Amino acid sequence: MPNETEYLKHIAYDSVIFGFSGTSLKILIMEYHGTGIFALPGGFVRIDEPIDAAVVRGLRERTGLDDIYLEQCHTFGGLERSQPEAMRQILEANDLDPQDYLWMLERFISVSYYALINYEEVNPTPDALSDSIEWYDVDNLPPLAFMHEEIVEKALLTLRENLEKKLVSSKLLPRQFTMKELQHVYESILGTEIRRTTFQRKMLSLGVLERHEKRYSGKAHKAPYLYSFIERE
Amino acid sequence: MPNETEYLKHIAYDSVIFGFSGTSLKILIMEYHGTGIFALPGGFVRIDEPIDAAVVRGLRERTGLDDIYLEQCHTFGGLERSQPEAMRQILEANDLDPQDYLWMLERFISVSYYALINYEEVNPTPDALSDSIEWYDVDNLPPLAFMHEEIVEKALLTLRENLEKKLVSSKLLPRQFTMKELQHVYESILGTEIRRTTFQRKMLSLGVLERHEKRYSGKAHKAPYLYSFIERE
DNA sequence: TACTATTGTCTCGTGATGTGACAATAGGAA
DNA sequence: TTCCTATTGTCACATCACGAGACAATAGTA
Repeated sequence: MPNETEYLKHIAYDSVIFGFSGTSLKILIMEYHGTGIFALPGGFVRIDEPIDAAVVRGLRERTGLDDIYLEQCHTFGGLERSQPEAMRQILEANDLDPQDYLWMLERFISVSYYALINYEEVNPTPDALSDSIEWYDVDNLPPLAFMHEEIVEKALLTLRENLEKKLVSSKLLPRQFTMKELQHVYESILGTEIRRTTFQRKMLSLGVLERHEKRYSGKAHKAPYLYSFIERE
Repeated sequence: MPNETEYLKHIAYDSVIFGFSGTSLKILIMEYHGTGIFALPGGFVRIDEPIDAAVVRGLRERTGLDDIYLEQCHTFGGLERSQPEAMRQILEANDLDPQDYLWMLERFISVSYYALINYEEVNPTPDALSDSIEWYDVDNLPPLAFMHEEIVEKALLTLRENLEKKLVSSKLLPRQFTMKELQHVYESILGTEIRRTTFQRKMLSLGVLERHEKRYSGKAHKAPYLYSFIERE
């Protein structure tokens, strides 16, 4: 368990881990042991560790992935987000004496990040304090502690802004995908419907897609081509 | 002087305060008493103070303005930005014993903000530790301590992204202004030249400008109209 | 009264985007 | 086999935003 002398007091990070499956955008939510408390996966920063490195460390522990696409979102520095009761509850449910972890009950500043991962490659693993870590549709989340809804909201906004600018979609899809799958990524992030023909024309004109063989789904209609993003260094 | 028990350890903020005058974008830079060290105005966060409030407090002290347009930029959480020697130098130049302010020599995480103010309304005032606080052209800054160049760079990028989205220009100009002045704001933020006719057409088509009487400059040419942004609540 | 620098506006061409049409398929049904 | 349906790839056309240049109107000067 985190120790007082090992971590920076008053500073935490929270990560909004996005994945995409079917037609919907999902994020990973943890549930703490026997408390019914849901929250974003987060953690503390070691005394001599860059914040970014702390986040990468946390992501590796929870997803098994190295080399995750990560972007900082916002830093929440208000007072209203310290919830000592919830924290106490979590500690007690784990048979830890809150008296030994007083620093965890104090005010925290939260630096939030979002991460983009390929849904298929991940096997979420809970940490010491949590029962489970599971995918939830972004528009069907359980109630979150520590005002984490606000963080999710901000992450979604930032993701939307970066959608075209940073080719976000390439990080959320498997290497090869159909145009329709790509369109679903855009639609689920933007929360709007997109006209098929316009979308296809625009994507192709960007010059970042490579076309491969067709994918036969077994359905009674024309088979779509598979595409991949052109690698460039 | 800041006291150890009063402020959160390891957490600071830095503000990039933008102003616009003539044809160039400027920011406020402080120089510490007799050290030749230049840096962005920044400060610490009180134990029970939201970070945003700490920044507003600092801005009020330095500019005399309440109600400043403020936006968070990025949080710098790396290790490379602690410069205990510079900090020691600043303390000693102020006849303070570094032994009494050891917490100020430790690692800091910096939450950066940018502020937009009307250049004409401000009378910059130095704080306890600084000799001067003065306007510098963004593309002609003195060398800055604490890797503050990086913060300025990031603030400029963010400002550019928000230029059209958040009508940034309205915060940098006096209530009434000419189309050419507005164009200079855009050009100095984007760092590029803009075609006059295209710019004028676009601004007018946005429907956010109100036209007033002409301004006679005394120069031998047609007088431009004055405009203001339409207030809306 | 002529001249100059600047401003407000228009036109034209180009490229991106909205919108609908249409032919080409993959498999199922008759 | 032949027809049928859902989906896909592509095109044509209208519309709109924007780059680029042209031009008349104007404030003060010579």
